[in-house]
Amino acid sequence: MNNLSTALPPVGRRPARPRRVIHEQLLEQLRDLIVEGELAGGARVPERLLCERFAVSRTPLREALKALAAEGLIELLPNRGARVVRLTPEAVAETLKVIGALEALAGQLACERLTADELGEIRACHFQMLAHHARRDLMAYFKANQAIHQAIVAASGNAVLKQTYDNLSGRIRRARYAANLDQARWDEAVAEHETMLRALQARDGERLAGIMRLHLDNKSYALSAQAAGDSP
Amino acid sequence: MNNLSTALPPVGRRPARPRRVIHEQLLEQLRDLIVEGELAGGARVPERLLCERFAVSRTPLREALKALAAEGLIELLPNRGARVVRLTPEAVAETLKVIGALEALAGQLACERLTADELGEIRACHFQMLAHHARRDLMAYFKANQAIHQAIVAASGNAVLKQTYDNLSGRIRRARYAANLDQARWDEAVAEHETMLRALQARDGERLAGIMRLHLDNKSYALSAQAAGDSP
DNA sequence: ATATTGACAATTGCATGCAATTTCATACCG
DNA sequence: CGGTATGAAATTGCATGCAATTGTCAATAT
Repeated sequence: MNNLSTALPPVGRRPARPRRVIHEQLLEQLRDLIVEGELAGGARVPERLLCERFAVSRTPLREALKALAAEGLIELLPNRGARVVRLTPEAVAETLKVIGALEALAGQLACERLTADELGEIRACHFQMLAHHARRDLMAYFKANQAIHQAIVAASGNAVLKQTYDNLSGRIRRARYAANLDQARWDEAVAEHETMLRALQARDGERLAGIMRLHLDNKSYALSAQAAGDSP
Repeated sequence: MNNLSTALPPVGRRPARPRRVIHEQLLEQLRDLIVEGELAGGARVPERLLCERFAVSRTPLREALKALAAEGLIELLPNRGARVVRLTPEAVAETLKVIGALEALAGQLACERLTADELGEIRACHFQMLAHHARRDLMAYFKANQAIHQAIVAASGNAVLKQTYDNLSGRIRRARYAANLDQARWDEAVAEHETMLRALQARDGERLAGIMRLHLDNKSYALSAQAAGDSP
């Protein structure tokens, strides 16, 4: 049907990431579809339709689906297709608990290994986040916020920790995507970030770990309170 | 070539888990191959060979491979096949750090939610483990030990935690598989388990969390010390 | 009117075939 | 003799086709 994929590369050679492997591209695109909510929780994942949409055959699509299932984003029902895992408030709370433990560990490790450059980058993100908070730019705030947490995890120097964190973080990102913060909680979160940065600068791992756990617990509480008001 | 798969089911109906989906069976079998060391770390994963061995075509095998890659057991090199992820001492140490944090959280949660039945089961496993330790039956000890840790994680009541724990645990199981404990470390580990059980019975979550972190840190240290003597 | 059965349509699971890339060996050149 | 080009064989990636299962709906029976 289509072998025009070979029509793309001859333009310019990119030795770094050719990314010509279709099932990997599909993996990312499908992830986006789920995170952005186009494939909502509980929705079926129709192979045929997605094949037509992305103009690929079922083989690479099915391979991407298996990977998504292993990541926990979808579930495979034998002979009955795939469904996007429904993000219940309980599942989100459970995930945030685990993420809290991971971030606590990350904070502790980061305090031991943090370089000046890494700290500087985190400080930069922090103040950028403060700016977005001052302007009430929620989306930009989210991005800066996420960047800080990811930077701390990365600064832990533990690749397994980072991978696990990214996976769990990705699972609930779609919930956070649609989450509108309460103004009071927003201010509180920013205050918590202030104490986080202080603990990090003081290299106080124990304290930072405690703060991050608390920070995540509070986020979980705020989310569940919001969920209670959503669809009763 | 082969459509004898349809010759198996008509005997008896098992409504629970027919498990007739080949790519899932393959997933388990390939996991076993890796854990048991037949596919050692760094080894290539030849599609054709495995297809012949399991008498299936490449399609379901490749699907299983994608899932294994998402689980972190193998890595996919575009156009160059798959390799079993090499378990360096550093990677094991990193994984144990994360597992330690997860078990600490599990212990804390378990202390809050533990039922009498669950505690009883853990106690039973504990004493069984003591028996195996007394008889110096390393393999049986490992199994009882693993059962205790899994039971504590399960008692946390956090499905995400359990899934994450199982994944990471599975990645390094093959390392533990070949690990021969030092006698002194073995005795020490058993002593740590005594304190774990006491903390669990006292519902002292903070204390249990600390013990489990320490327990894993010690295991990590023992493993790295052994690895240093392995292949210089 | 509801429940059961039957057939048909749609979807899933797997095997196979072909194009493209990599790999290995051999020959060639410096 | 070391390094590089060149070809074929092997391997990977993807598309397609077919068997099998599931879902749907209408006809019949209760």
